[in-house]
Amino acid sequence: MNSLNEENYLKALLNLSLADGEVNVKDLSKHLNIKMPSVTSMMKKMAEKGWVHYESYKPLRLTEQGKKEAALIIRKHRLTEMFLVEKMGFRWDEVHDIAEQIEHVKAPEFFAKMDELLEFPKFDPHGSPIPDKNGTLVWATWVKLSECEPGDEVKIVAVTKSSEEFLKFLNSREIALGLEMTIISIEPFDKSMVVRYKNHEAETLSATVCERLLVSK
Amino acid sequence: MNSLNEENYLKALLNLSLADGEVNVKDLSKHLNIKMPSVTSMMKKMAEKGWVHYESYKPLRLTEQGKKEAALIIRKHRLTEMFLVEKMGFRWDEVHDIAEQIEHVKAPEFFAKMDELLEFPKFDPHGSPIPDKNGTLVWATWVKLSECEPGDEVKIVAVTKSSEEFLKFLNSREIALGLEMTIISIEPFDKSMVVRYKNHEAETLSATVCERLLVSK
DNA sequence: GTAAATAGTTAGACTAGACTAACAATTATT
DNA sequence: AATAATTGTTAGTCTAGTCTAACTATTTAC
Repeated sequence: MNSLNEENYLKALLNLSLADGEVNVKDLSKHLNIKMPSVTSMMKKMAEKGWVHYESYKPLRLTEQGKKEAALIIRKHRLTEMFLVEKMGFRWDEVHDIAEQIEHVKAPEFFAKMDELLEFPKFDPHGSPIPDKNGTLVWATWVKLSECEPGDEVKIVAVTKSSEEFLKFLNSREIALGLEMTIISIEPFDKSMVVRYKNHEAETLSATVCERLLVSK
Repeated sequence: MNSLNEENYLKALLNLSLADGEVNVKDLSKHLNIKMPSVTSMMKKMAEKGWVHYESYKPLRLTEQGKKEAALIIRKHRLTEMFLVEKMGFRWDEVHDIAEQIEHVKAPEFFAKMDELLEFPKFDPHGSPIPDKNGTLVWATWVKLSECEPGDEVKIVAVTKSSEEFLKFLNSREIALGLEMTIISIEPFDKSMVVRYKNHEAETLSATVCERLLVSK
């Protein structure tokens, strides 16, 4: 049985390794808001348990087992987010913190029921894929908005690193999943984009924003 | 902020004090499956925090503050049980353990939403009252089935000390909340009751069972 | 009203998981 | 290549909460 604590480490490890490839102690420490020595000692413990490969001074890597465990927690998190939005009427920017807590609930039948009531969703409210029951997680081959060209017509399919503030920003610009937009121009100086969609004739999106929006063409 | 641990102690204290009047260390120890010395030391800690009145060798009593805190946790538990049954399709005998975990979730908006979706229920699926937002808990003036007389026509309104096994037993006898039954006789020897309801012409209920069923006449 | 049984407490050890301070390895900079 | 900056580790401390063993108070039984 893994403790709440270990679960948080696992999840952070998977999230960070998805985003940046490898994970180092510093990042994990920052992400979890736990000092580095504590992280090191937890990594040793988790290495014993077979969740991570740990070697002094080397980057951290999850084992296959660890990846699976982590994905199953992320599955619970994302199913919960979807349930909160679809069945309870929360907005997409409200659900993260609640799901953060519910994801640690141990009752499999609870999540199975959510899954069923939601008719086995493949994505959460932010467009992130929900790992399957075996802990398999596949990202669709979407591209970042920042990688697109002027003239491209794209559809928003997912949001990465979705903090509450970021989602509220998107709300304020009426940007949501499924929205189609046309790229008008890219400012070479700061890589910000001017885009057109719905009744927004020329909205400017910073590079930071464009980095975090995934689209399909 | 109270820890998960403290929350469990609080809840146990309230539950035991409702059932038996006063709470002693032994009972609490048994109920929580924690050895007596650990309970003693936790009681001292909780006394410092102002949740319990603690004096060596005296029975334990919750303070008003403690009662309120405990009732608010029980509120979360019972709202959750109701939600699981009414909105997610679980049976009344399946929900206790799940609710036991969800009750520790910190997000007030989550429980507020449940409350709203359930249209502000007053009772949980076992007929126990749901404390209000201020932590006020009132038991209706129902009587135990065991206190009724032959000839009485009663309606089951609540189940106390509802373990999963007990609820499954009730299911197997088709006994549910709202059921009306007539008391045919009481066996003086073991206080078991013979009752009639629906298509059950003469069902025998042990004293243990009758103790745990609350009815209105 | 004394002895036995039960309930409660104290003392001290243990674990998980955090922290700080000090040191060591690695990487970056000139 | 030498030094500085960054990253990671070790050692040791702390807190919450558990436990066992030994002792004490209270209650029950004769």
